[in-house]
Amino acid sequence: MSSEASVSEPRRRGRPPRDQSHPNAPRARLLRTGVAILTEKGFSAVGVDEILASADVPKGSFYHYFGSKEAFGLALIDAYAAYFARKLNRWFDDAERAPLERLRDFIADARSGMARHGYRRGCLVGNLGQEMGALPEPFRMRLAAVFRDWEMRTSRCLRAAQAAGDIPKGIDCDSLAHFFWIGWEGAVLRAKLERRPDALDVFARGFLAMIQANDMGPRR
Amino acid sequence: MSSEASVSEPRRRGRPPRDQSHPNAPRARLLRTGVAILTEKGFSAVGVDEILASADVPKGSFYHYFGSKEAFGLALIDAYAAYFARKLNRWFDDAERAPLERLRDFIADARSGMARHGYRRGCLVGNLGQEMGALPEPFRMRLAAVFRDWEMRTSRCLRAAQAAGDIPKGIDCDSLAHFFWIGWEGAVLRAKLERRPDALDVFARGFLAMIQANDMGPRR
DNA sequence: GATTTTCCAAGCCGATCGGTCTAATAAATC
DNA sequence: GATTTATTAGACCGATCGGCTTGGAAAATC
Repeated sequence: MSSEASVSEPRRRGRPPRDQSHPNAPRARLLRTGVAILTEKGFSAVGVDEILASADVPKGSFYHYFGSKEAFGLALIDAYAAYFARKLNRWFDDAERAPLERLRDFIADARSGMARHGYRRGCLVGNLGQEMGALPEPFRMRLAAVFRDWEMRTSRCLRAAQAAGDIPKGIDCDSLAHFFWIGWEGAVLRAKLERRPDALDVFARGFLAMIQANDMGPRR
Repeated sequence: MSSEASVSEPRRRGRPPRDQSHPNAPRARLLRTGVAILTEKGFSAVGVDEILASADVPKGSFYHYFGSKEAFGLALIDAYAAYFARKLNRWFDDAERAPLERLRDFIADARSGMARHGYRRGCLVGNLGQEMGALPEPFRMRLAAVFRDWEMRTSRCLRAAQAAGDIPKGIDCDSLAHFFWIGWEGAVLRAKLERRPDALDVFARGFLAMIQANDMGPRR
């Protein structure tokens, strides 16, 4: 019925939309500084004005690009999920490394990322998840979906390790990936609280020892 | 120099302080409802007025008992830590049960506690820890100290299990208790996000399998 | 140059924030 | 009853909250 948006419109009339992929465009800048601030302080504790001041963007622009603070938060989740998916791909798809080494590489990268910010920034998804009781309901499904996505990618990596013989056959890699992300988020939370990497190291070491336990037990 | 407070003052002049141990006293009621609300929504997202309305206490009383919202938050942490320490004692000191069973009992109790509130309430300490970036600095040390206390109590229980032969000798129970609380808080966070107990179950099962792995591995 | 649309800029709104203040009331001693 | 202290009660304050509004500048088409 209504005129469908064709793949390539013949032309638009007025001023064309700014290329928002440019990293210095206001929208992209808002998302970047938004992630930086919210990974540190969460959603409820941060006012729109603080983000505006930090990104040096006037209020009019904010409500031009995002309909509300809630809409902005949802866009932040998407941006963070996309950023993190690229990061996971980079490590988990590195054919040069043994599968289990890829997991170690990711862990080391995440650890140094937290160190770089003085252990003040955590994980956006974990942060917002903890705040869920005070957040608009649409956040819940998106956050849960992001975790599922990360676990899927991790499970693939673990299955590759299993195929390589680095993880005992009987283990269910989906459950193991689930276990990893449950605990890893706890470790990130704790590292942020203590401003120290200890929790990351303790969990990572325990997890890796766990999946190789059968190799470390008494040999037959 | 100054008149020291003797063990038993001869008498006070005016109206004596109300017995605040009475569970219906305003101060106790504020702490109770404060824990209930903050375990669900956190600190920053909750206004003093909301707590006042829910506890049915006027603002004057609040600022009579607590100097500020921050002071109230610190008192909440102490109250919650005391409540939780009693809970841990109840389970971990139950001489009727095998040490490892005591840990299982605690886990089951915590799980049913979350279920009772529809998985809407998490752990106050974990919640505030995640918010730390937006919280007054004094919160940090208290929260970290609470975790250390819980881990100490847990480690004692694990050592008892080790003495009973239910955990392999070589394992360091302090590290293991640390690992447990890092991951358990992650599981609580996740269960709250998903409003399901799955994360609690996955982590608990994984953890328990982990400490008994050597018994499950190939026998010599 | 007129028109159309995008984007920038900021003043302003009502609501809510944490916190203060004053007055009244209650419960004890003197 | 006078005094002293504890507690209740809520109006009120300036600041900040998320969000709306209006106006104009910029960039394209016609």
